[in-house]
Amino acid sequence: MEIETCEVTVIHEDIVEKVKKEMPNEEKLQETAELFKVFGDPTRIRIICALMKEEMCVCDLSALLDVSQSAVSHQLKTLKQTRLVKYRREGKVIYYSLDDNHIAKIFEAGYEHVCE
Amino acid sequence: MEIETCEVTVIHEDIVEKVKKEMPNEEKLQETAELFKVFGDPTRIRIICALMKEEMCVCDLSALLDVSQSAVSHQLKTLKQTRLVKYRREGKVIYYSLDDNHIAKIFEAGYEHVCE
DNA sequence: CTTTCATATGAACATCCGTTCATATATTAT
DNA sequence: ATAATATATGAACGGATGTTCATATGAAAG
Repeated sequence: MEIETCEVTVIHEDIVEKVKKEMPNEEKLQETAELFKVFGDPTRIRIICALMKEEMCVCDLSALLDVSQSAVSHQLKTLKQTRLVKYRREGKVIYYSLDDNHIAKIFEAGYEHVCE
Repeated sequence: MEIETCEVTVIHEDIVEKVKKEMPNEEKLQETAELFKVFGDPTRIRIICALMKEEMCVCDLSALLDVSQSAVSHQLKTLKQTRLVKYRREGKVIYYSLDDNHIAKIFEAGYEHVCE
């Protein structure tokens, strides 16, 4: 494993060094990108948005958003894996809700920006 | 243009109707997803993160992040189009910076969540 | 006006990702 | 047990997306 710094023009080496020191942990940045990527799909953000209002089961989400049960289920899997939603079973029905209210905060930060 | 509501099982019609009324404008939701999608790429979020610290030119970003000049330039184009960054020219050099400090707020909301 | 340097851009390619379709699992009712 | 219902899941397909490579643009210097 070698690092090659080949042929890169740097105009302001001082700035580059300064910012490099101030940059957050690389791994955390990757995780942050992963998190935002989950918010970056129309179906998923609609699910998140719906769950901000009410705990809901899969078929109701499917009907509300006009997306197939399978598609909703696949996206809920993603949301589960990234710990954005939690769920509870009640007989055959599984109810999903947001994992914590920080999720809503992130949504709102983006939504507000869109609304200017 | 016809809407077909075919074969969808709805368990809690009241909840579905209530949430449907409370859901934000569909177009705004799409835009919000678009916004988060831009934040959802490792290279782009690193650019955003760097520009939170300092205004920077393309080649310095390229060196800082160890990404080709072309790749940085392509991503800056995306960031320009979504109005996340602005730029100013000074001779041959073009300096990029965050368009407004609301951008940093969005980043921080996500970053904080990752850091627990 | 030609060269050099910083940046932009288009095409091509590979990878990723969301949906669909078919089917599996799990729980309740008969 | 068997049927019915709610949800999950794997494979496959098509479209989106990020990088690379080659090249273009635009500004300053010689």
